[in-house]
Amino acid sequence: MNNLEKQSDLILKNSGLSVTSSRKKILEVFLNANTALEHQDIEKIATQYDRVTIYRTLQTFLDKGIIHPIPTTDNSIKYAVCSETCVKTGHHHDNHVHFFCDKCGKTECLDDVAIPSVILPSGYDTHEINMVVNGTCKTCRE
Amino acid sequence: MNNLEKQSDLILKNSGLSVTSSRKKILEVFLNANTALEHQDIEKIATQYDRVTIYRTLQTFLDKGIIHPIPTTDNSIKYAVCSETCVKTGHHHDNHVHFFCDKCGKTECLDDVAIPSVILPSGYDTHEINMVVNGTCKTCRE
DNA sequence: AAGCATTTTGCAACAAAGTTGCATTCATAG
DNA sequence: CTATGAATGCAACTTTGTTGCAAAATGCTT
Repeated sequence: MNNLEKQSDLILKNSGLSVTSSRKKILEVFLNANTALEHQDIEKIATQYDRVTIYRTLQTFLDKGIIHPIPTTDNSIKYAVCSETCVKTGHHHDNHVHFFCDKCGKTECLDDVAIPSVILPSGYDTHEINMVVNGTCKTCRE
Repeated sequence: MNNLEKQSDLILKNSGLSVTSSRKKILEVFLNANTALEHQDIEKIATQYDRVTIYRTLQTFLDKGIIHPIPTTDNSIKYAVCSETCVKTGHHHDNHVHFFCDKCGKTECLDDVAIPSVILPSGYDTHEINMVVNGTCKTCRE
């Protein structure tokens, strides 16, 4: 087992999931990607698995907090692996900004950029904040 | 013509669109709603119009800047009418925070809450920022 | 207000995306 | 190594979104 395999194995076990080849493969795809992925992307990469399996695996990963969804304005949901602390502790700390590049279409987590706090009108109760920045990414500008 | 009809009529004309009954009806639905709507919602309210017409009308409104999309993490796109200044000037000033209520499921524009600026790592170029807050809305807490 | 050019609509057919039930296969605890 | 419960793949289906084209409506011109 290489490092990637070990890592995905560990994450699955820590989340109380049985280690199956589809789960390992899909998780490795996420760990290996430097960008958020949607169902379609996974389907293209992990061609050996059934569409339905991919839907169910993504749902399982979401439930266990292994991946988090990133809001989009196209008809899709993008997912990215949660940061290590997040998976380790079992709590979500996805308080970072997401960046969508208009040129290459990739979505990345800016783990180092915290979402600024915002003051809502009285009566509103905040549970979670999502912030997505559109623009040109580092790679596309270079 | 009541006020709502006059208003939608005006917006369509100002946007250079011909005034058809479907466009008027759909725009009135938006103007009348206190919440962001997705395709499905419109379909349920404006039952007299064809699915395809609704898809095309929403696209037209988007192109003309009459409505703006709000990112979601479910498989949908929600839309809301742009603020008056926005429609009048023909430029987008949708720099406000969106609020999604976990209880009632409604999404509203917090027109008075500006999106705070955020500093990205060097190399990133910002075009647009979206901020969606999840929680409990005023009405649901009262 | 009537005719005409152009745009918009509705229908039909299709393509893509997502869901469900069930039989088979697989993972792992004992 | 085996038994048990969980996960997968398949088939059938529902929902969502798209495209081409004929019919209808809009608004411009006279």
